[in-house]
Amino acid sequence: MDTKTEKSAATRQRIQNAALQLFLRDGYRATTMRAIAAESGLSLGNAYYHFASKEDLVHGLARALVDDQVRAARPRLRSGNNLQDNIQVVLDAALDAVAPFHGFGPVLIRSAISRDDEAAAASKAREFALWRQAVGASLPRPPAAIRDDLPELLWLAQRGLVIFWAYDSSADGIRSRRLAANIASLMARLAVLSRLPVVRHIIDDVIGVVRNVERVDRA
Amino acid sequence: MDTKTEKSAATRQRIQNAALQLFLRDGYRATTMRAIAAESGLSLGNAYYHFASKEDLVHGLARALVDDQVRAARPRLRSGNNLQDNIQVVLDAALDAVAPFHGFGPVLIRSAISRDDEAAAASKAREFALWRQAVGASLPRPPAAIRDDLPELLWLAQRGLVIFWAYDSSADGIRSRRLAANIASLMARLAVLSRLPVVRHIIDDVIGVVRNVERVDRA
DNA sequence: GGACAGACTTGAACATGTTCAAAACCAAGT
DNA sequence: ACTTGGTTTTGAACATGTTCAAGTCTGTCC
Repeated sequence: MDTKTEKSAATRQRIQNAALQLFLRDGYRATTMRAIAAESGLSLGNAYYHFASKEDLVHGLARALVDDQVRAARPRLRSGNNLQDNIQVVLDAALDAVAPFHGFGPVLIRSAISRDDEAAAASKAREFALWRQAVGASLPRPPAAIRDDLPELLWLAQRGLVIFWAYDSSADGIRSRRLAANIASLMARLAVLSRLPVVRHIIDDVIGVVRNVERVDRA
Repeated sequence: MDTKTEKSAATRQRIQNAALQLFLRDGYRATTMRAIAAESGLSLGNAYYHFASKEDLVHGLARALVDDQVRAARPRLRSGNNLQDNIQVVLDAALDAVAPFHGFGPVLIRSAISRDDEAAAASKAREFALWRQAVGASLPRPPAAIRDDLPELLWLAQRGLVIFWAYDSSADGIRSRRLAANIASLMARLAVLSRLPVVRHIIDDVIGVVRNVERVDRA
């Protein structure tokens, strides 16, 4: 069922391409496995030989989206932006990657959230690395005290943003864009102010929350 | 399909009871509509006469949960607690209400989030009222500047908590309890510190985010 | 070349959510 | 009692996700 073997993994691609095309045109629910099989010119059972389920097809897409995001965001992080700009870059890349799939947003979300296999862990690791780079490339550098926690925090914020996007029915997801800008501004301000004890305490609370949330994936 | 008619709405109850029992015993997916029909001693088609779909059965349960939460929390808000305690009371009531349903948490969540009919709006209104009362009954009173926004903020935090709970696999949801305590502490501290301009700016950002999120339900 | 083992593919069967036309039921009016 | 109009109930049919036993293809070993 995996790509461990030879070029019959081209079949996987054919199926996935057909699925993508139909998902985009008709949405997730309206697309039947039989339609996918027909579109790709293969048999129904064959699709199930290569993909465990209809949802599994979506997982594949979701994984590709993370790659898109990383590919789009990374080159724009080099120039020594400030933190807010860098956050904006990464969040925008996430929304760009996900934009064509608004038709079946909720399904995509469920796929991203509720999965706990190795593939999902790998995707998450790549996203974490991206956030670490975004923080590390920022000038002026965020305060040391918060620098290590920031990627975690931002990753969580991104997840919240994508959930929001999935249920955002505004034209072109304009509200999600605005939310992304808000988040970037908020996070940058929080980072700067984390030197103040009062703010620091709040941040500690938030970090505590984040660590709690993080632990979900391990349990 | 609604309760607008006479006692044949007892049938609705029979179906819903059977569904609840089976959902609790076997989980959402493993419970088939035929099993529900059999358990309630009625026919399959009858279930579909009273409920539009299998998910619709869950919506009914979700609505009842909100009632449970309100019923449990309200009496404990009278005594002039401080804000943190009141927040904790409401969040704990939410977790208590939802606790027996951990088996099909994600389904419950999807039901709560992605619905946009009148019934869902009514449930949300009742939750809002509860949060308004929690804020209003707190001594010392939260700063006026934030008092109006706090219920909105807390409602959002609760939604986040419940999402977390749905995917929290720790024993007895102990992590969700801890998260609730963290949230209560965080929110109370935020309220107190909202007088400081620096904190106030951060809060404004967050409120902006919340208003954005809110607008989902209207669009 | 032929037999073998394994991956790949297929079509039919199965399970379950959903729909529908018809039957049963029920209250009201005559 | 009979008709009538509406609601409720039923069982069969349908659509679609999923599984399976059996074919087919492909490369390897003798």
